[in-house]
Amino acid sequence: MDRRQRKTREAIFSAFVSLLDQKDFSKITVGEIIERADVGRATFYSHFETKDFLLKELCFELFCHIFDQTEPERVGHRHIFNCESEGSAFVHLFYHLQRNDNGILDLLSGRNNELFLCYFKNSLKKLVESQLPLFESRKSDKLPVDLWVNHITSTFIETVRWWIDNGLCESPETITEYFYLMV
Amino acid sequence: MDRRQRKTREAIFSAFVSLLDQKDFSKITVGEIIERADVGRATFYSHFETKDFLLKELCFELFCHIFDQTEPERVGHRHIFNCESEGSAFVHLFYHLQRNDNGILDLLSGRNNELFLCYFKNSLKKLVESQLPLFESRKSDKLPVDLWVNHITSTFIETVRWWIDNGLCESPETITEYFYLMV
DNA sequence: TTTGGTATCGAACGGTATGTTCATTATTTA
DNA sequence: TAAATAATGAACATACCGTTCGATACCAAA
Repeated sequence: MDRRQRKTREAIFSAFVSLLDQKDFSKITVGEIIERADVGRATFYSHFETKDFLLKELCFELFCHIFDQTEPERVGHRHIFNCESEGSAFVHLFYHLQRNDNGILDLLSGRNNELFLCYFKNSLKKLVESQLPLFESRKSDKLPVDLWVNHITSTFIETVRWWIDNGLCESPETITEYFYLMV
Repeated sequence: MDRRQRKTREAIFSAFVSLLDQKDFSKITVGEIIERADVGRATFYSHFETKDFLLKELCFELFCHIFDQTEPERVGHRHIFNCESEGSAFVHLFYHLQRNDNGILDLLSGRNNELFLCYFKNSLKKLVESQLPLFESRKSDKLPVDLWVNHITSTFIETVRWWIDNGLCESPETITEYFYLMV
Protein backbone atom coordinates (compact mmCIF):
# COMPACT_ATOMS: atom_id res chain seq x y z
CA MET A 1 0.00 0.00 0.00
CA ASP A 2 1.15 3.49 -0.85
CA ARG A 3 2.85 5.18 2.06
CA ARG A 4 0.59 8.22 1.60
CA GLN A 5 -2.48 6.09 1.96
CA ARG A 6 -1.17 4.39 5.04
CA LYS A 7 -0.34 7.71 6.63
CA THR A 8 -3.71 9.36 6.08
CA ARG A 9 -5.55 6.23 7.10
CA GLU A 10 -3.54 6.08 10.26
CA ALA A 11 -4.06 9.79 10.91
CA ILE A 12 -7.79 9.45 10.50
CA PHE A 13 -8.02 6.43 12.78
CA SER A 14 -5.99 8.07 15.48
CA ALA A 15 -7.92 11.33 15.27
CA PHE A 16 -11.13 9.36 15.47
CA VAL A 17 -10.04 7.37 18.51
CA SER A 18 -8.85 10.47 20.31
CA LEU A 19 -12.19 12.15 19.61
CA LEU A 20 -14.05 9.12 20.94
CA ASP A 21 -12.14 9.70 24.14
CA GLN A 22 -13.86 13.06 24.46
CA LYS A 23 -17.36 12.65 23.14
CA ASP A 24 -19.95 10.20 21.92
CA PHE A 25 -19.71 8.81 18.44
CA SER A 26 -22.95 10.47 17.39
CA LYS A 27 -21.65 13.92 18.36
CA ILE A 28 -18.47 13.64 16.33
CA THR A 29 -18.56 15.28 12.91
CA VAL A 30 -16.52 14.51 9.85
CA GLY A 31 -15.32 18.10 10.01
CA GLU A 32 -13.75 17.50 13.40
CA ILE A 33 -12.11 14.29 12.31
CA ILE A 34 -10.41 15.77 9.26
CA GLU A 35 -9.37 18.85 11.17
CA ARG A 36 -7.69 16.79 13.86
CA ALA A 37 -6.25 14.34 11.34
CA ASP A 38 -5.08 17.34 9.30
CA VAL A 39 -6.43 15.85 6.14
CA GLY A 40 -8.51 17.20 3.28
CA ARG A 41 -12.22 16.61 3.17
CA ALA A 42 -12.10 14.84 -0.17
CA THR A 43 -9.33 12.65 1.17
CA PHE A 44 -11.47 11.44 4.02
CA TYR A 45 -14.24 10.46 1.67
CA SER A 46 -11.85 8.70 -0.66
CA HIS A 47 -10.92 6.44 2.26
CA PHE A 48 -14.25 5.98 4.01
CA GLU A 49 -17.70 6.09 2.53
CA THR A 50 -19.20 7.59 5.67
CA LYS A 51 -18.48 8.05 9.36
CA ASP A 52 -20.31 4.77 10.05
CA PHE A 53 -17.97 2.90 7.74
CA LEU A 54 -15.02 4.40 9.54
CA LEU A 55 -16.37 2.95 12.78
CA LYS A 56 -16.95 -0.36 11.07
CA GLU A 57 -13.39 -0.60 9.84
CA LEU A 58 -12.04 0.47 13.20
CA CYS A 59 -14.06 -2.29 14.85
CA PHE A 60 -12.80 -4.77 12.35
CA GLU A 61 -9.21 -3.91 13.20
CA LEU A 62 -9.94 -3.89 16.92
CA PHE A 63 -11.78 -7.18 17.05
CA CYS A 64 -9.60 -9.05 14.63
CA HIS A 65 -6.75 -9.67 16.98
CA ILE A 66 -9.07 -10.32 19.90
CA PHE A 67 -11.69 -12.55 18.38
CA ASP A 68 -10.62 -13.83 15.03
CA GLN A 69 -9.90 -17.53 15.16
CA THR A 70 -7.82 -17.44 12.03
CA GLU A 71 -5.47 -14.81 13.38
CA PRO A 72 -2.04 -16.35 13.90
CA GLU A 73 -0.73 -16.52 17.45
CA ARG A 74 1.91 -14.06 18.50
CA VAL A 75 4.67 -14.33 21.03
CA GLY A 76 3.50 -13.53 24.51
CA HIS A 77 -0.11 -13.54 23.55
CA ARG A 78 -1.93 -16.81 23.76
CA HIS A 79 -4.97 -16.59 21.61
CA ILE A 80 -8.30 -16.30 23.34
CA PHE A 81 -9.81 -19.27 21.54
CA ASN A 82 -6.97 -21.48 22.63
CA CYS A 83 -6.97 -20.81 26.31
CA GLU A 84 -6.77 -24.30 27.66
CA SER A 85 -7.78 -23.84 31.26
CA GLU A 86 -11.48 -23.93 31.77
CA GLY A 87 -13.26 -20.66 31.16
CA SER A 88 -10.13 -18.63 30.97
CA ALA A 89 -11.21 -17.06 27.71
CA PHE A 90 -13.44 -14.64 29.56
CA VAL A 91 -10.89 -13.63 32.19
CA HIS A 92 -8.56 -13.07 29.29
CA LEU A 93 -11.14 -10.81 27.70
CA PHE A 94 -11.72 -8.88 30.90
CA TYR A 95 -7.98 -8.30 31.10
CA HIS A 96 -7.99 -7.00 27.56
CA LEU A 97 -10.74 -4.59 28.50
CA GLN A 98 -9.11 -3.46 31.72
CA ARG A 99 -6.02 -2.47 29.80
CA ASN A 100 -8.33 -0.44 27.59
CA ASP A 101 -6.64 -1.50 24.36
CA ASN A 102 -7.26 1.11 21.71
CA GLY A 103 -9.69 3.02 23.86
CA ILE A 104 -12.28 0.32 23.51
CA LEU A 105 -13.76 1.30 26.86
CA ASP A 106 -14.84 4.68 25.50
CA LEU A 107 -16.89 2.87 22.93
CA LEU A 108 -18.35 0.32 25.30
CA SER A 109 -19.32 2.75 28.00
CA GLY A 110 -20.63 5.47 25.74
CA ARG A 111 -24.37 5.65 25.61
CA ASN A 112 -24.67 6.45 21.94
CA ASN A 113 -22.83 3.67 20.26
CA GLU A 114 -25.46 1.24 19.15
CA LEU A 115 -23.50 0.49 16.01
CA PHE A 116 -20.35 -0.35 17.91
CA LEU A 117 -22.22 -2.53 20.38
CA CYS A 118 -23.76 -4.37 17.49
CA TYR A 119 -20.39 -5.22 16.00
CA PHE A 120 -18.97 -6.11 19.38
CA LYS A 121 -21.90 -8.34 20.17
CA ASN A 122 -21.60 -10.19 16.89
CA SER A 123 -17.95 -10.95 17.46
CA LEU A 124 -18.54 -11.91 21.03
CA LYS A 125 -21.33 -14.29 20.08
CA LYS A 126 -18.88 -16.36 18.10
CA LEU A 127 -16.66 -16.69 21.13
CA VAL A 128 -19.61 -17.64 23.30
CA GLU A 129 -20.72 -20.26 20.81
CA SER A 130 -17.27 -21.80 20.80
CA GLN A 131 -17.33 -21.95 24.60
CA LEU A 132 -20.89 -23.12 24.88
CA PRO A 133 -20.19 -26.44 26.64
CA LEU A 134 -18.96 -24.39 29.59
CA PHE A 135 -22.45 -23.11 30.18
CA GLU A 136 -24.37 -26.33 29.88
CA SER A 137 -26.81 -26.87 32.71
CA ARG A 138 -30.37 -27.92 33.45
CA LYS A 139 -31.50 -24.47 32.34
CA SER A 140 -29.89 -24.45 28.96
CA ASP A 141 -31.59 -27.68 27.88
CA LYS A 142 -34.97 -26.07 28.15
CA LEU A 143 -34.14 -22.91 26.26
CA PRO A 144 -33.83 -22.27 22.51
CA VAL A 145 -30.12 -22.25 21.72
CA ASP A 146 -30.04 -18.83 20.12
CA LEU A 147 -31.86 -17.29 23.06
CA TRP A 148 -29.36 -18.91 25.37
CA VAL A 149 -26.36 -17.68 23.38
CA ASN A 150 -27.84 -14.23 23.15
CA HIS A 151 -28.41 -14.20 26.88
CA ILE A 152 -24.85 -15.14 27.73
CA THR A 153 -23.49 -12.57 25.29
CA SER A 154 -25.73 -9.81 26.57
CA THR A 155 -24.88 -10.66 30.12
CA PHE A 156 -21.20 -10.35 29.35
CA ILE A 157 -21.69 -6.94 27.78
CA GLU A 158 -23.90 -5.68 30.58
CA THR A 159 -21.36 -6.89 33.09
CA VAL A 160 -18.63 -4.95 31.35
CA ARG A 161 -20.77 -1.82 31.21
CA TRP A 162 -21.55 -2.11 34.89
CA TRP A 163 -17.87 -2.61 35.58
CA ILE A 164 -16.93 0.49 33.63
CA ASP A 165 -19.63 2.61 35.25
CA ASN A 166 -18.31 1.49 38.61
CA GLY A 167 -14.81 2.67 37.76
CA LEU A 168 -13.25 -0.74 37.08
CA CYS A 169 -12.80 -1.23 40.80
CA GLU A 170 -13.05 -5.01 40.79
CA SER A 171 -10.34 -7.30 39.50
CA PRO A 172 -10.90 -9.22 36.27
CA GLU A 173 -11.11 -12.38 38.35
CA THR A 174 -13.90 -11.01 40.52
CA ILE A 175 -15.80 -9.80 37.49
CA THR A 176 -15.42 -13.17 35.85
CA GLU A 177 -16.82 -14.75 38.99
CA TYR A 178 -19.81 -12.41 38.88
CA PHE A 179 -20.28 -13.19 35.23
CA TYR A 180 -20.30 -16.92 35.80
CA LEU A 181 -22.66 -16.56 38.76
CA MET A 182 -25.19 -14.83 36.55
CA VAL A 183 -25.10 -17.33 33.73
CA MET B 1 -55.49 22.90 28.76
CA ASP B 2 -56.58 24.78 25.69
CA ARG B 3 -58.38 22.56 23.22
CA ARG B 4 -56.07 23.79 20.45
CA GLN B 5 -53.02 22.74 22.43
CA ARG B 6 -54.49 19.33 23.15
CA LYS B 7 -55.32 18.79 19.51
CA THR B 8 -51.92 19.66 18.10
CA ARG B 9 -50.16 17.73 20.81
CA GLU B 10 -52.31 14.74 20.03
CA ALA B 11 -51.75 15.16 16.29
CA ILE B 12 -48.00 15.28 16.75
CA PHE B 13 -47.94 12.21 18.98
CA SER B 14 -50.05 10.20 16.60
CA ALA B 15 -48.04 11.25 13.56
CA PHE B 16 -44.89 10.33 15.42
CA VAL B 17 -46.17 6.90 16.43
CA SER B 18 -47.36 6.14 12.93
CA LEU B 19 -43.95 7.12 11.56
CA LEU B 20 -42.24 4.89 14.08
CA ASP B 21 -44.24 2.10 12.57
CA GLN B 22 -42.47 2.69 9.29
CA LYS B 23 -38.92 3.65 10.13
CA ASP B 24 -36.36 3.99 12.85
CA PHE B 25 -36.47 6.93 15.18
CA SER B 26 -33.17 8.27 13.91
CA LYS B 27 -34.43 8.37 10.33
CA ILE B 28 -37.52 10.38 11.14
CA THR B 29 -37.23 14.12 10.56
CA VAL B 30 -39.16 16.94 12.17
CA GLY B 31 -40.29 17.86 8.68
CA GLU B 32 -42.01 14.52 8.25
CA ILE B 33 -43.68 14.73 11.63
CA ILE B 34 -45.20 18.15 11.08
CA GLU B 35 -46.27 17.25 7.57
CA ARG B 36 -48.11 14.16 8.76
CA ALA B 37 -49.50 15.94 11.80
CA ASP B 38 -50.50 18.81 9.54
CA VAL B 39 -49.04 21.33 11.88
CA GLY B 40 -46.82 24.36 11.43
CA ARG B 41 -43.12 24.16 12.04
CA ALA B 42 -43.14 26.84 14.71
CA THR B 43 -46.02 25.05 16.39
CA PHE B 44 -44.01 21.88 16.74
CA TYR B 45 -41.14 23.71 18.37
CA SER B 46 -43.47 25.55 20.72
CA HIS B 47 -44.59 22.17 22.02
CA PHE B 48 -41.35 20.18 21.99
CA GLU B 49 -37.85 21.48 22.34
CA THR B 50 -36.44 18.82 19.99
CA LYS B 51 -37.31 15.46 18.51
CA ASP B 52 -35.60 13.79 21.46
CA PHE B 53 -37.88 15.56 23.90
CA LEU B 54 -40.87 14.41 21.91
CA LEU B 55 -39.71 10.83 22.39
CA LYS B 56 -39.11 11.48 26.06
CA GLU B 57 -42.64 12.78 26.59
CA LEU B 58 -44.11 9.94 24.59
CA CYS B 59 -42.26 7.45 26.77
CA PHE B 60 -43.48 9.20 29.85
CA GLU B 61 -47.07 8.81 28.72
CA LEU B 62 -46.52 5.23 27.61
CA PHE B 63 -44.80 4.04 30.76
CA CYS B 64 -46.97 5.93 33.20
CA HIS B 65 -49.93 3.64 33.01
CA ILE B 66 -47.78 0.54 32.82
CA PHE B 67 -45.21 1.21 35.47
CA ASP B 68 -46.23 4.10 37.63
CA GLN B 69 -47.13 2.92 41.10
CA THR B 70 -49.13 6.05 41.84
CA GLU B 71 -51.38 5.60 38.84
CA PRO B 72 -54.90 4.83 40.08
CA GLU B 73 -56.34 1.45 39.16
CA ARG B 74 -58.89 1.30 36.40
CA VAL B 75 -61.74 -1.06 35.81
CA GLY B 76 -60.63 -4.23 34.10
CA HIS B 77 -56.99 -3.46 34.53
CA ARG B 78 -55.33 -4.69 37.66
CA HIS B 79 -52.21 -2.72 38.17
CA ILE B 80 -48.94 -4.42 37.49
CA PHE B 81 -47.50 -3.66 40.90
CA ASN B 82 -50.49 -5.23 42.58
CA CYS B 83 -50.54 -8.57 40.88
CA GLU B 84 -50.93 -10.85 43.83
CA SER B 85 -50.03 -14.23 42.37
CA GLU B 86 -46.34 -14.88 42.43
CA GLY B 87 -44.42 -13.46 39.52
CA SER B 88 -47.45 -12.52 37.53
CA ALA B 89 -46.20 -8.99 37.02
CA PHE B 90 -43.94 -10.17 34.24
CA VAL B 91 -46.53 -12.26 32.43
CA HIS B 92 -48.73 -9.22 32.67
CA LEU B 93 -46.02 -7.15 31.07
CA PHE B 94 -45.45 -9.68 28.30
CA TYR B 95 -49.18 -9.53 27.58
CA HIS B 96 -48.99 -5.76 27.36
CA LEU B 97 -46.17 -6.12 24.88
CA GLN B 98 -47.85 -8.80 22.83
CA ARG B 99 -50.86 -6.53 22.34
CA ASN B 100 -48.39 -3.92 21.12
CA ASP B 101 -50.01 -1.07 23.02
CA ASN B 102 -49.19 2.20 21.35
CA GLY B 103 -46.77 0.59 18.96
CA ILE B 104 -44.26 0.04 21.71
CA LEU B 105 -42.85 -2.96 19.81
CA ASP B 106 -41.63 -0.73 17.02
CA LEU B 107 -39.54 1.11 19.53
CA LEU B 108 -38.26 -1.96 21.32
CA SER B 109 -37.31 -3.87 18.22
CA GLY B 110 -35.83 -0.97 16.31
CA ARG B 111 -32.09 -1.00 16.23
CA ASN B 112 -31.61 2.73 16.54
CA ASN B 113 -33.50 3.59 19.65
CA GLU B 114 -30.94 3.82 22.37
CA LEU B 115 -32.79 6.72 23.93
CA PHE B 116 -36.04 4.79 24.13
CA LEU B 117 -34.34 1.73 25.55
CA CYS B 118 -32.75 3.89 28.18
CA TYR B 119 -36.11 5.23 29.35
CA PHE B 120 -37.67 1.80 29.20
CA LYS B 121 -34.89 0.27 31.20
CA ASN B 122 -35.12 2.89 33.89
CA SER B 123 -38.82 2.30 34.36
CA LEU B 124 -38.41 -1.44 34.25
CA LYS B 125 -35.70 -1.33 36.89
CA LYS B 126 -38.17 0.07 39.38
CA LEU B 127 -40.49 -2.83 38.74
CA VAL B 128 -37.67 -5.31 39.11
CA GLU B 129 -36.60 -3.74 42.37
CA SER B 130 -40.10 -4.03 43.73
CA GLN B 131 -40.18 -7.70 42.78
CA LEU B 132 -36.67 -8.48 43.93
CA PRO B 133 -37.60 -11.09 46.55
CA LEU B 134 -38.84 -13.24 43.69
CA PHE B 135 -35.33 -13.60 42.41
CA GLU B 136 -33.54 -14.35 45.63
CA SER B 137 -31.22 -17.32 45.40
CA ARG B 138 -27.74 -18.49 46.26
CA LYS B 139 -26.43 -16.48 43.35
CA SER B 140 -27.91 -13.17 44.28
CA ASP B 141 -26.34 -13.15 47.73
CA LYS B 142 -22.89 -13.10 46.24
CA LEU B 143 -23.51 -10.31 43.76
CA PRO B 144 -23.67 -6.53 44.23
CA VAL B 145 -27.34 -5.61 44.32
CA ASP B 146 -27.26 -3.09 41.51
CA LEU B 147 -25.43 -5.52 39.25
CA TRP B 148 -28.08 -8.11 40.03
CA VAL B 149 -30.96 -5.71 39.34
CA ASN B 150 -29.31 -4.55 36.16
CA HIS B 151 -28.85 -8.13 35.07
CA ILE B 152 -32.50 -9.06 35.60
CA THR B 153 -33.67 -5.94 33.81
CA SER B 154 -31.34 -6.44 30.86
CA THR B 155 -32.35 -10.06 30.62
CA PHE B 156 -35.99 -9.06 30.43
CA ILE B 157 -35.29 -6.57 27.65
CA GLU B 158 -33.12 -8.99 25.69
CA THR B 159 -35.81 -11.63 26.03
CA VAL B 160 -38.40 -9.28 24.61
CA ARG B 161 -36.12 -8.34 21.73
CA TRP B 162 -35.47 -11.97 20.95
CA TRP B 163 -39.21 -12.61 21.12
CA ILE B 164 -39.95 -9.80 18.69
CA ASP B 165 -37.20 -10.86 16.28
CA ASN B 166 -38.69 -14.34 16.36
CA GLY B 167 -42.10 -13.02 15.35
CA LEU B 168 -43.80 -13.28 18.75
CA CYS B 169 -44.39 -16.98 18.13
CA GLU B 170 -44.30 -18.07 21.75
CA SER B 171 -47.06 -17.38 24.23
CA PRO B 172 -46.47 -14.87 27.03
CA GLU B 173 -46.46 -17.79 29.46
CA THR B 174 -43.69 -19.60 27.58
CA ILE B 175 -41.65 -16.43 27.37
CA THR B 176 -42.10 -15.81 31.06
CA GLU B 177 -40.88 -19.35 31.70
CA TYR B 178 -37.79 -18.69 29.58
CA PHE B 179 -37.23 -15.44 31.39
CA TYR B 180 -37.37 -17.09 34.80
CA LEU B 181 -35.13 -19.90 33.66
CA MET B 182 -32.45 -17.41 32.74
CA VAL B 183 -32.53 -15.43 35.94
C1' DT C 1 16.17 10.38 -13.64
C1' DT C 2 12.49 10.61 -16.07
C1' DT C 3 7.74 9.58 -16.51
C1' DG C 4 3.08 8.05 -15.88
C1' DG C 5 0.05 7.06 -12.41
C1' DT C 6 -2.00 8.07 -8.06
C1' DA C 7 -3.04 10.47 -3.59
C1' DT C 8 -3.87 14.71 -1.57
C1' DC C 9 -5.34 19.38 -1.37
C1' DG C 10 -8.62 23.05 -0.87
C1' DA C 11 -12.21 25.50 -2.05
C1' DA C 12 -16.59 25.56 -3.61
C1' DC C 13 -21.23 23.63 -4.35
C1' DG C 14 -25.94 21.66 -3.79
C1' DG C 15 -28.66 19.37 -0.69
C1' DT C 16 -30.96 18.38 3.62
C1' DA C 17 -32.21 19.12 8.30
C1' DT C 18 -32.24 22.01 12.23
C1' DG C 19 -34.13 25.52 15.30
C1' DT C 20 -35.65 30.61 15.36
C1' DT C 21 -38.18 34.75 14.18
C1' DC C 22 -42.13 37.49 13.20
C1' DA C 23 -46.14 39.45 11.38
C1' DT C 24 -50.75 37.64 10.50
C1' DT C 25 -54.80 34.97 11.47
C1' DA C 26 -57.84 32.08 14.27
C1' DT C 27 -59.66 30.47 18.65
C1' DT C 28 -60.58 30.62 23.43
C1' DT C 29 -61.95 32.60 27.69
C1' DA C 30 -63.16 36.15 30.85
C1' DT D 1 -67.12 41.84 22.85
C1' DA D 2 -62.29 42.37 24.10
C1' DA D 3 -57.94 40.71 25.65
C1' DA D 4 -55.13 36.78 25.79
C1' DT D 5 -53.35 32.89 23.79
C1' DA D 6 -52.23 29.54 20.07
C1' DA D 7 -51.42 28.34 15.29
C1' DT D 8 -49.75 29.63 10.78
C1' DG D 9 -46.37 29.82 7.17
C1' DA D 10 -42.74 31.71 5.16
C1' DA D 11 -38.25 33.25 5.67
C1' DC D 12 -33.76 33.00 7.80
C1' DA D 13 -29.23 31.67 9.80
C1' DT D 14 -26.67 27.68 10.83
C1' DA D 15 -24.62 23.24 10.52
C1' DC D 16 -23.30 19.12 8.45
C1' DC D 17 -23.16 16.07 4.66
C1' DG D 18 -21.18 14.08 0.54
C1' DT D 19 -19.41 15.47 -4.16
C1' DT D 20 -16.74 17.76 -7.68
C1' DC D 21 -12.61 19.41 -9.96
C1' DG D 22 -8.40 21.55 -11.22
C1' DA D 23 -3.90 22.06 -9.18
C1' DT D 24 -0.14 20.07 -6.66
C1' DA D 25 2.81 16.72 -4.43
C1' DC D 26 4.40 12.21 -4.20
C1' DC D 27 5.58 7.39 -5.48
C1' DA D 28 7.28 3.50 -8.00
C1' DA D 29 8.68 1.37 -12.10
C1' DA D 30 11.22 1.73 -16.45
